[in-house]
Order: sequence, then C-alpha cells, then structure tokens
Amino acid sequence: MAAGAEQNNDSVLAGLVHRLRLHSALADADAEALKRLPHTVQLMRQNSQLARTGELTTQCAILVKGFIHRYRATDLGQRQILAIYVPGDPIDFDHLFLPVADDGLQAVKESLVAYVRHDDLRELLASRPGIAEAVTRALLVDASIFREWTVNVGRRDARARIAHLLCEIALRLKAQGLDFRDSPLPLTQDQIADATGLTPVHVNRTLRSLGAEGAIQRKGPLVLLPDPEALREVGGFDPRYLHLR
Amino acid sequence: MAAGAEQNNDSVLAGLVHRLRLHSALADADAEALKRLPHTVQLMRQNSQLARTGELTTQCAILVKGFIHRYRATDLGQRQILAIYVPGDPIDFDHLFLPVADDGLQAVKESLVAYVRHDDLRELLASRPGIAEAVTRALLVDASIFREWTVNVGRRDARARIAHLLCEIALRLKAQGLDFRDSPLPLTQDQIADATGLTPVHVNRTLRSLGAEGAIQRKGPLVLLPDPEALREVGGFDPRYLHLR
DNA sequence: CGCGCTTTTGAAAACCCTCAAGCTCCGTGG
DNA sequence: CCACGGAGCTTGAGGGTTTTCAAAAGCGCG
Repeated sequence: MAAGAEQNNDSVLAGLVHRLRLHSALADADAEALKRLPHTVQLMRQNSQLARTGELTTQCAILVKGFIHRYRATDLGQRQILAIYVPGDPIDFDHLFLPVADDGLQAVKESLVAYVRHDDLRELLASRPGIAEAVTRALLVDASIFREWTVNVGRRDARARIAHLLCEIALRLKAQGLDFRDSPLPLTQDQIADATGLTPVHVNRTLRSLGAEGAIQRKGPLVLLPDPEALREVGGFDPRYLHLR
Repeated sequence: MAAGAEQNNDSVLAGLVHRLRLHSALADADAEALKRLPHTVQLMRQNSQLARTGELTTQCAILVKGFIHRYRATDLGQRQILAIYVPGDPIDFDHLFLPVADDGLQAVKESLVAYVRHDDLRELLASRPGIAEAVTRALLVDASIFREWTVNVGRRDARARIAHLLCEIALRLKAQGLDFRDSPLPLTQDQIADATGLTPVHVNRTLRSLGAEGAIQRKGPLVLLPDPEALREVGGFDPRYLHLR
C-alpha cells in the first residue's frame, strides 16, 4: 500500500456514475445515492500495489485518476496483464462477491483511487436494484473485454495486437470524456509486452514499425495516436465488444 | 437451431444447482425453486449453433449433457474459442443483462440444453436474493476463467497451453461429479487449436509428444488422462482461479 | 554526475506456422 | 460388398515471426 491522504470529496465518484451510464440508464436518484457513498481517497504511487493475489479484501476500489492494471503470473513467473483501467472504472467490484483476490493490481502511474467499504456498497445494491443491475452489467462488459483480450493474444500478430490494445484504450478514454492526447498512456514497452503476450524487444520493433508508417506517433515513452483510423485497420478493431450504448 | 424435443423433466436443472453450489451456499428452498423453473429441453446436433454473434436473446441456456463452446472471430476470420462448457454450466446468463450476444455458441458434440425464459429467471432472481448472488458469483468465476485463458494463450508455450486446458476441463468435470473417463472430451485437434491459439498442425505434434511421454493417453480422436499429476506439472496448473470452495 | 530504468540494436536460434500431401476411419450409396 | 467421399489425423520440408541473449545508448532523478 502506498501512503495516501484521506479526503471526502463529493464529486470523486462522478466518474463511476459516468462509466455505469455508458451501459445502463441510471435514475438520477440512483446516481446521487452512488455519489454520496462514503468513501476514502488514496493517492497511489507509480508501481504500488493495490492488492496481491490471494489477499482478502473488504473494500472496493474505483479509479479516479491515472491508470491501473490487473495482472496474473504463471508458475514460471511470466506476467500477463489482463486489464488496464481508466478513470471511472470500478476496479475490483468482483471482490464484493469473490473476496479472495485472483489477480494483482498495480498502478501504471501515480493514480487516485477511491475506496468504498463492501458493507456500504452491498447495502446500496440491496436497496437500489437499478444500481445493482448497472454494476452487474459493468462486470459483464468487463468480462466481454477479457474475452476480447484472449482473442487478441491468441489470434492476432504483433502489429495487430498492439494496435488493438491502443484502439481499445483510446476509445474507452474517449467514452469517459477523456482524451489520449490529454492523458497519454504511460505504458512502458515492458507493460505493453505483458498485455499483448509478446516480448519487450519485439514490442519495441513493432512500435517502431508502426511509427514509421504513421499509424502512431511517439514522444519519449508515450504513444500518441495521430491516425486512429489507420490503427483501427491494423488492429482489426471492432468496438462492439465494449457494449457502448 | 437444431431440431429438438420439448420436455419438462424435473431433475434437468439439478446440474445447475450443483454448479452454483460449487461456489455458493444455496438454501434448499432456493435450490428447489430453481429446479422448478419452467424450462424446455432441446437436443442440439453436433456443430449446431445456439446463438450467433449479434443476435438478441430472450432465453438463457443451461448445459445438461454434452459439451458446448463459446467462440469469437477476428476480422480476418480467425476463430478463437473462449470457453468450453460442461454439464451444469449456465451458458449465456450474461445475456440476461446484455441481451445482444457477443459470441457464438456451438455444440462440440450432440448435447442437451435446457432453456429458461429471461422473464422467469429475472423474476426468480428478484424474489430470491440467494439465487441472485449465486448466479452473480458464477458469472464472476467464469470471468476469472476467461482471464486465465488469456494467461494461457499469452504466456505459455504449446505444451503447457494444451496441458492446462485439459487439466481445467478434467477438474471442472470432476467438480460436477463427472469423469473424463466416462465422458472423454471429443474436441478435434482443430478445436484444441482454436482454444489455445495454435494451429492444428502444431497441436497434432504437441499432442503426439505429450502422448509419447505418457502425460496423456489417446484413443482415436479422444484424449484420456492417465496421469493428471504429470499434466498438472506440464501445464503449470494451479486451480485456485476456479474458486472451487 | 552517476545510477537505474527504459529504449534501442544486432545476430542467431527457437518455436510455431504454412503449404502440401498422404493416411485412417467411417458412414453412405451404388 | 465394395467404392466413394468427407472429416479428421499424420507427416515432411521450408519459411517466418517472434524469442533469446547481449550490449549499448538515452533519459530522468537524486
């Protein structure tokens, strides 16, 4: 756990409401109730852990700012990144029902995380079916994304894998009202490798080749997207699996 | 859709109850209510489709007998199998909340499927929170399995991928009170390839090599498992992600 | 200014893929 | 009863994408 300041800011959970409304029609009363949920906010340092595989949790995390990834490791120590969360995303609401953590959670860069207690959230879900349904739907959309990642890693070559990953994150950011340009993804090539099932060396070469064609633009460690359309082509990206309205 | 006889057998949904109880403590009253859910039963011919990507659904399917797989295809027509369901598994309960189908569903071999109407199931979930929680938990366990498949395809070599796949199915069958020996997996090498992100040719060679070592035993198209322990070793299989009690 | 982390580059090797053909098994029909 | 055809399995040779190993260069930070 990173050191963190506790606060109680009213609009911290607005991003979560926005995310739920991407998939569900949430009544205003429900939205207000959600935002009033008691919560604490923590600043997570880059690379700090939110949870470790096997741990028991009693709180749920919501990403407010920054990026967080979910990963799992094989017995041989090979790491596979399974999800990359953007602001507004519920990070581990699955722990509400399966309190033992499957996966590790780590801050990609310095991030702001809101915590709500399982008890409080459970109470809210029980009293407001609209919220319960919206949360369930969000969990199922996440599952659809997990499946697309399997497709990505299993059936696309290196260029397409990376392009697809970037398209997805760009679109999910945009859906949250954010922009790749404003908050460019600070993934290292190591992390891209672990997300796509490749090696860092090959990611480097592929990124380089994509840059040469103009499909992406690079500034230091960051990747910008000058040509989303071209990238979409390369990645064979079809956003239906994101279930955006 | 395959031609199918309609019936109304009382114990058809017992497998589903068993599956839910792998993860949740279900009250007897809840279990009885579940089994009394109105349903029809259909016999699906080998390779027949239950649903196609993009279709709207109004019923949920439960696998009673046989095997069914879930798949998705890339824009280039490459197929990736995303899940293999065993008897007792709820197949598409996600459509209760996201009625537009993400994925295709196809019978691996002749299978028996029970259908319940969304309306009936929704009513049951609303009136019995214990069932609602058990179903949510089952969906989340499935999500955990999806993630492990990403790890499998992304970070293991061919031998380990296939071994891991076989270990998982064998264990899930066993948890349902079935046995690999009684109902050996009728996957073709093509299907194993699509499940593991490999090509059929390489699956053939790998299967052959696993057989030569005695890790598996083969009888015609079928794969038997004489030595689960050896396979577990090869696949780096750690069953925790299955959340079996 | 130097240390650590990340990126970059090169060369060789490995794993897996593609292409292609032959084989076995089995159900169907002549 | 045997020929035919299809589906799935097997095998070989060659090629390609990706990996491994190794080392150097760039960059940010204390």
